[in-house]
Amino acid sequence: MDFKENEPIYLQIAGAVSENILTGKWPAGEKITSIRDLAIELEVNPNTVNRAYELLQNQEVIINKRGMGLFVALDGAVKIKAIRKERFMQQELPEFFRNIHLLDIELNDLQHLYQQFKKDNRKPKTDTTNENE
Amino acid sequence: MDFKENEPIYLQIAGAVSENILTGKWPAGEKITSIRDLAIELEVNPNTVNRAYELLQNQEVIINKRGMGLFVALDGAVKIKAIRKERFMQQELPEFFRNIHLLDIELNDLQHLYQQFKKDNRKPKTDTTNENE
Amino acid sequence: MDFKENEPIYLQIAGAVSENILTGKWPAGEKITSIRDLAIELEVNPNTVNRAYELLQNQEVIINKRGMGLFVALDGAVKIKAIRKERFMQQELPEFFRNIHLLDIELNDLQHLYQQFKKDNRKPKTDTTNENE
Amino acid sequence: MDFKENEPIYLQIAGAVSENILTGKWPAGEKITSIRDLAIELEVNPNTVNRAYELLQNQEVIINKRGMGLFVALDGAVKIKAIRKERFMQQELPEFFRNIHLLDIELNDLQHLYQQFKKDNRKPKTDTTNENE
DNA sequence: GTGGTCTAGACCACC
DNA sequence: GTGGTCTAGACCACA
Repeated sequence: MDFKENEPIYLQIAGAVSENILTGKWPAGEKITSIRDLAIELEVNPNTVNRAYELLQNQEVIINKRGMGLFVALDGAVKIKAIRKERFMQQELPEFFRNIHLLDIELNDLQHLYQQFKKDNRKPKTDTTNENE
Repeated sequence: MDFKENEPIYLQIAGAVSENILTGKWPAGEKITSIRDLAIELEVNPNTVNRAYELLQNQEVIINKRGMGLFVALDGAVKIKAIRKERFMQQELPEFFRNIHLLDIELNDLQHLYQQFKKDNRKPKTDTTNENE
Repeated sequence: MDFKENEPIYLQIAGAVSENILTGKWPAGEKITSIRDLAIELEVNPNTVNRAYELLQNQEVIINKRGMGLFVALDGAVKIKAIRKERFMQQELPEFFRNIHLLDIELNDLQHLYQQFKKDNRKPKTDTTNENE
Repeated sequence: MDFKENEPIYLQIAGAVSENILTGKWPAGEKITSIRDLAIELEVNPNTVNRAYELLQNQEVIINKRGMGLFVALDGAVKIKAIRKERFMQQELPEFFRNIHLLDIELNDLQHLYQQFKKDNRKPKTDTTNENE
C-alpha cells in the first residue's frame, strides 16, 4: 500500500480498513487482522496501526473483546456509511463544487469519466489492503 | 479571513491569492499586496505571508521585480489553472468517484445540488482577501 | 564549516549536503543527519537547516519518511548531477568562456593549473560537513 | 538588457559598462552615457545606475569631472583587466575547477565548445549595452 | 519602500 | 525521536 503525502498515514489506514468493512471484505462480527500483522503487511510502525484502530474503536466501528482481539462491529458497515456520508455532504461535496466551478468544468462532462472509472474498478486488483485474496 | 484548523495558514493564503489571480481580481502584470501589508490585513506574521508568496514564486505565478515588489505573472492565471486542473484530475476526481461509488450516489443526483450551489455563490461574493474595497 | 559572506547560509548548506550525496559520502537510501543535529553541528538555527533541507526535498534529492527522518533519494546523486550539469552548461560555462575571452586567456594555458588543482585536492579531503568521523 | 536573477542589477550594469570599456567600445577619455540616459535605456531606476557608476568611480575606472560628467579613465581598460584577472584567478577559476571535477568533465572536452563560442561571438549582435552601433 | 535571510523559541502532529 | 509550522523581532541589500 502506498500512502498519500498530504494525509497522515494512520488516517489512510483507518480509511482503508473502513472500506474493507464497508465493501464486506471484512464481514461483520469477524476478527480483524492484528496490529502486529497489519503493521508488517503495510510496512509501518505498529504504533501507527494502533492509532488507526483506536480511531475506529472510538467510532464504534470495531470493538475490543478483551483478551480475544478486535472484531468488526455488527453494524460496522452502517456506522461507516453514516460517517462518510456526513463528511461527504458537509465537506467534500462543497469543495468539489467549488473546484469544478473554478476550473470551468461541467458536471455533465464527468459522466463518461465516471463510466470509465466504474469499468476499471470492476475487477479491482488494488483493493485497499488486499492480503487474503 | 478566517483560517481552517487542519491546513497550514500559508497554504490557505497561497490558495486565496491563487483564486484572486484565477478569477481576475488581481490582474496579470499588476503589483500584488506587499508582504507586510497582507500580513497586517490577515493578522498573521509577515514570515507566513512570505512563505505563501515563496510558493507562488516557485510556481512562477507571481514574479519578483527586485526592490519594487511582487507582480502577477503575465500568464499567472493560466499557470494556476494548469496546476489546479492537474491536481483535480489526478487526485480529487478519482477520490470523488471512489466516494460516490462507495456511498451508492449517482452523479445525476448531484445535478440539482450543483445548481443550488451555483445560485448561492452568485450573490455572497466571499472574495477571499480584501473585504474593505 | 565556515560560511561565505555573500551567499545565504541555507544555500551553502544545501550545496554541501548535495556534494556529500554526489560524492557518495551520504549513500542512496540512507538516513541523513537530522535537522536538529546538523543545526548543532554547524552552529546555526534549526530553521536554517530546515530551509536547506526543504530545498533539497523540492528537488527530490532527499525524501521525508514521516516520523523517521529524511533519507537520500535512491536516485539522489543522479538528480543532483543533472541539476548541476544543467546550471553549468547554461550559466557557468558561458560566463567562463566570456571571461577567458575578455582576459585573453587560452584554454590550453589552464591545463597545468588544473593538474595542480587535482593534485592539491587529493590529500586535504575537505569533505564539507562532519569533521569528526 | 536582461538581468540575471541571482546578481544585483547594479553589479550587472557595472559589469556591462566595464566590458564596454575593456573592449574599447567606450574609449579612454570619452564621456560616458549619463545616468539618466542609461537608466532609460536599461529600463531601471536611475539610483541603480548611479550605484553602478559609484562603484566604477571607486575603482577609478571612470572619473568625475565636476560639472562636465563622467569620463572613462585614461587607464580604465588596464584597471578593469587587472581587477577582473585578480577575481578570475582567485575565485572563479577554483570554483570552475571544482565544478568540472564534481561533474566528471575534462578540460579537453570543452575545447570544441569554446571554438563554437568564439565563432558565435565574432559578429556580436548582443554586446552588453549596445546603443551606438 | 521592497523582499530575503536569520535567530530564538515555541507548539504540534506524527511515527 | 522526527519534521512542520508559526511568531516575534531583527538586520540587510536592493531599487
